[in-house]
Amino acid sequence: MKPSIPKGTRDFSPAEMLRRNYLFGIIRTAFARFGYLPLETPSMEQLSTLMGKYGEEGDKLIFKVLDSGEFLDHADRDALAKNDSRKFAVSVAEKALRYDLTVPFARYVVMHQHEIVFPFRRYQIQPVWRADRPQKGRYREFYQCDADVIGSNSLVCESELIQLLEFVFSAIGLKVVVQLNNRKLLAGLAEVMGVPDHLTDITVAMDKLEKVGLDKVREELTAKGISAQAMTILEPVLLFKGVTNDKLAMLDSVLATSETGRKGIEEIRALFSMLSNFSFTHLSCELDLSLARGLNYYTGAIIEVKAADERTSFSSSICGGGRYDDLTGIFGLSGMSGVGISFGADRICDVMEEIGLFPESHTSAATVMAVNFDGDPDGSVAALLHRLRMAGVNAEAYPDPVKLKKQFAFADAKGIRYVIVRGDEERNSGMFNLKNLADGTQHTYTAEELIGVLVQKD
RNA sequence: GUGGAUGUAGCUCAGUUGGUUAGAGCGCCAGUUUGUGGCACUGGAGGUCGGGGGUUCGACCCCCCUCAUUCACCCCA
Repeated sequence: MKPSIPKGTRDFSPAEMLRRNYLFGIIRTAFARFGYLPLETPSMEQLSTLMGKYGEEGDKLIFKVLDSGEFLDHADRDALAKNDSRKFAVSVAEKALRYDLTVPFARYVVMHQHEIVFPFRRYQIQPVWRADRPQKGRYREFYQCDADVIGSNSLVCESELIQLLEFVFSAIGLKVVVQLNNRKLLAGLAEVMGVPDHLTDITVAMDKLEKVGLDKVREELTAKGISAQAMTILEPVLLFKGVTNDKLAMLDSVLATSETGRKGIEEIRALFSMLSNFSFTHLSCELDLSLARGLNYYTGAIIEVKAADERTSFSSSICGGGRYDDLTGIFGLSGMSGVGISFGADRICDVMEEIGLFPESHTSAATVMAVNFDGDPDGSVAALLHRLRMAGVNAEAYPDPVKLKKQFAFADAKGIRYVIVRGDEERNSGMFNLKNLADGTQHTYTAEELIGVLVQKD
């Protein structure tokens, strides 16, 4: 048979893993620097934990795990007969692969509420799975790197998340645009339009404005039952051009009669005011009123990050996040507001790969390789390698006594920087030959000298 | 779920209106060099042309089906 892997999944070669680990290391360091603690949850959750948290589309994209054993015994044959695949699936799958890290985190917080010290900051770096159709920058298995703080309403949390973004993206060397918005603004807008129930319809339509244009958006909203009168309130907001302060001033008057809307304005103003205290080198923050985000648990701040480098062809978001006031409520713990950000590691890797942001030094494994000249009859080469490793130098031995040409080519192909050769000549003089593959120079050293040289270089 | 594109050597791709034995670059193996990689030169291995069916004297090429990959929409990291 021809081997293959499931659509949208990938193998990562050693060269790719070295680069990925470089990125994960930066993100992990950043999380720790801001006081977040590590957490892991199972790959599988109860299907009921996940269903209904991500909107209608989200439910369809959850990978269900078929029950073990005689699942036909409890299968919903009625649903099967009626071609109700959703209902049937639920009857034979009680588990599912996690769709994101935020909902499992909320579940964890509720289950462990009595042992957690609040406000609780946790970070989590694990794969998630979505049954989407793969395309550029979209995979069915991908890593999210989440940092969330739960148990505080303070906008300090939002502010620190933005600082965290600067920490990571300046370390990587990638300039980004941080788009900010607030669900309360959108909710207030729906309120003054007199259609508070159509919040989702409005936000989805707003999100499309750039892509499809005003006419299509108008068409779509009309189809959803939004009156022409309501549209006259929405359109000036949609089409407004100006800097953040101008937008806020405009909203002051539009949302004057909505308490929620005024609260949203206040929060955004406060956040931008806090951010003005920092000088960011790789971030530019802007208020984007069309930013809605599909996940329906967000209630306050909404954050989205896009690469702002002309060399990249990626226009989709590489980070996303926001505040959720009551995600734990459905699991029985209310009044627990949280806010978090998620780094899309795979997309960030794709961008870094595209514009060459991975440093060269992260492309090889061992620093030094010992050539197998004649089987190392006195064991002196093996002994030297052992001492090198104990001294902290990454070292490997070529296992077979094949031609030197082949062994050198091997070391070169692997990106190993130094090669040790010990044949009769060296053994007779009690020395080791060390060759630098980068510049072609070589010297003979005693074991002590050689260890000293490599420890310094490493 | 909807629409488009592409499947030829390990990889990236040529392949004339349908015509003899399907090519190139890179990579791989061997040699030039029996104690030294990169560079150069010489030689070599490697292909059910995604799979199945059809049209034809003859199909990599045309038609149908199928599978796979990929891009866009929807949505999202």
